[in-house]
Amino acid sequence: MENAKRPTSLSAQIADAIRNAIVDGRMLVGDRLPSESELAEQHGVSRATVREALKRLAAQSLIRTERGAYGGAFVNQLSYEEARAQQVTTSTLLLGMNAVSFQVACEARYALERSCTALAAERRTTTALEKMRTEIARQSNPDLTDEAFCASDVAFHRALVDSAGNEVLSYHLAGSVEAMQPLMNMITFTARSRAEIVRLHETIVEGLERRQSKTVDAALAELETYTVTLGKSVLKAKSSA
Amino acid sequence: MENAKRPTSLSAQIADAIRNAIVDGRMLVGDRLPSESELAEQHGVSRATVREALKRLAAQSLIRTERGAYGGAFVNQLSYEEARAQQVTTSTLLLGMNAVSFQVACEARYALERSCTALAAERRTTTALEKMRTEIARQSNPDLTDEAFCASDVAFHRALVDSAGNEVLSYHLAGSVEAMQPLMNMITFTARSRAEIVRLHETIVEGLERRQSKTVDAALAELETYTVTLGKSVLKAKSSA
DNA sequence: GACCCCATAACTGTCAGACATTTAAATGTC
DNA sequence: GACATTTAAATGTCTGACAGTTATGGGGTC
Repeated sequence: MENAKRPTSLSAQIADAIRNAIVDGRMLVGDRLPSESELAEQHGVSRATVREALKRLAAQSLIRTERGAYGGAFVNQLSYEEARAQQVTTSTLLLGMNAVSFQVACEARYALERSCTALAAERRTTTALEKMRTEIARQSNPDLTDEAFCASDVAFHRALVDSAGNEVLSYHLAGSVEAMQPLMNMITFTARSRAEIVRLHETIVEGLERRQSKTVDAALAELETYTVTLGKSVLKAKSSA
Repeated sequence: MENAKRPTSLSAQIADAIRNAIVDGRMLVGDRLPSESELAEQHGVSRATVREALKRLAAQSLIRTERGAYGGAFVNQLSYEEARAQQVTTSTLLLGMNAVSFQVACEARYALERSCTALAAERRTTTALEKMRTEIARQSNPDLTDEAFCASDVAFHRALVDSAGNEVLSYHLAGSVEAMQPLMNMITFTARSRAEIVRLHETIVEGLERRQSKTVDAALAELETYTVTLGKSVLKAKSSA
């Protein structure tokens, strides 16, 4: 009565049916789905249609398929890595396709990232600090391309959010930070701007080491302001060209 | 040279090829892909294989298909709604499948949500305040089921994050808040606990109205503590039963 | 009895060809 | 010019087939 309005394709309906079975626990991680032929018979459709449905679910990492005897489709254990990768894809597309202003995207990204400062200052490990210092060293190399600089920047911030010691938080934050990378890649980093960014990164690491969350928070705020300024100047240079 | 290790299925390869074309801008929003027959010929595979590839992309909302003459597959404009729905699905599964402790999930959720307090206090509209007060009124109805109470709770928090006036931030936060709903649904809300939650919601609205971000932030922190306590007691009751 | 080899069965992955259905545009009719 | 009809290009679905993969079990050998 509620979804009879427009007839979605059979493969979509079957995909939904299986998805629901997984989401509300009627099928558990590792469970094997019936074979394609059996599913076809159960739903009264051809094997080709069932396969299209299964491919939809595989695209969302809900199932994984194995070949051979006793193979088939299994409910997949969604790992943090897979989940993050998917979130990054979605968020990146969203930012790329919706004419989101650089400033709005930056505002969101840093507002989110600052949510980890208190926990990070409390729980940071020396390993995490080491990782961040390694990235800072890399960023100080003047031979680095802009892309490589951005990649190292992402790695630095990922280490920062990871140091909050909460996997779920890491998953969300890493996703939102990484999704910004294509936008950041559009910026040309001069020697001067790189130095400024490195300086703020150093402030962040020192703040963490001394467990001063306010220092870290302020540095991130400054980084936001600076990044937005950089973005604006790049935009201006582009429009004049 | 890097991905030739294990031969993924043809349909997955074709899906990747098309995905790449979309992601790095060789195809723009609204562009029409070649017909299934043409794609089959171009890639030297059967139409069935192409269709499986297209279903994978459709499952990620990257393309949309239209039937009839001049129909076909089109690069889809990913809307905030679609993106959020996908993020919720992914996050929900992640939380459901990985034995994440309620406490860790809560910590992440509230840490993230608190990132909107400063902006929300600054930009909140009277419309948003109205919306929140409507939900509070609903939550005060003792006849509400636990599920309905949770749903209203989500609506309240969504209005809160929306009041920050940043679409990208709303997308990320609404996603992380909504993904918690299945976990929250497991809690039985007594009349006493509902009253406490409503009280904190009222504090939040008042804080926003007076543009006191610290009040809002403190209320959210208190809400986190209280929710974790509730969750623990439910868990204890379950294990003793 | 222990060990290796191979056939078998049960799957998924792919293909080819067919038909049904949908839909916009071209065509015909008044 | 407005309306009805045809047509063509798509997607959606079905059927039947074959190839590739792999755990299992049976048969032969020592």
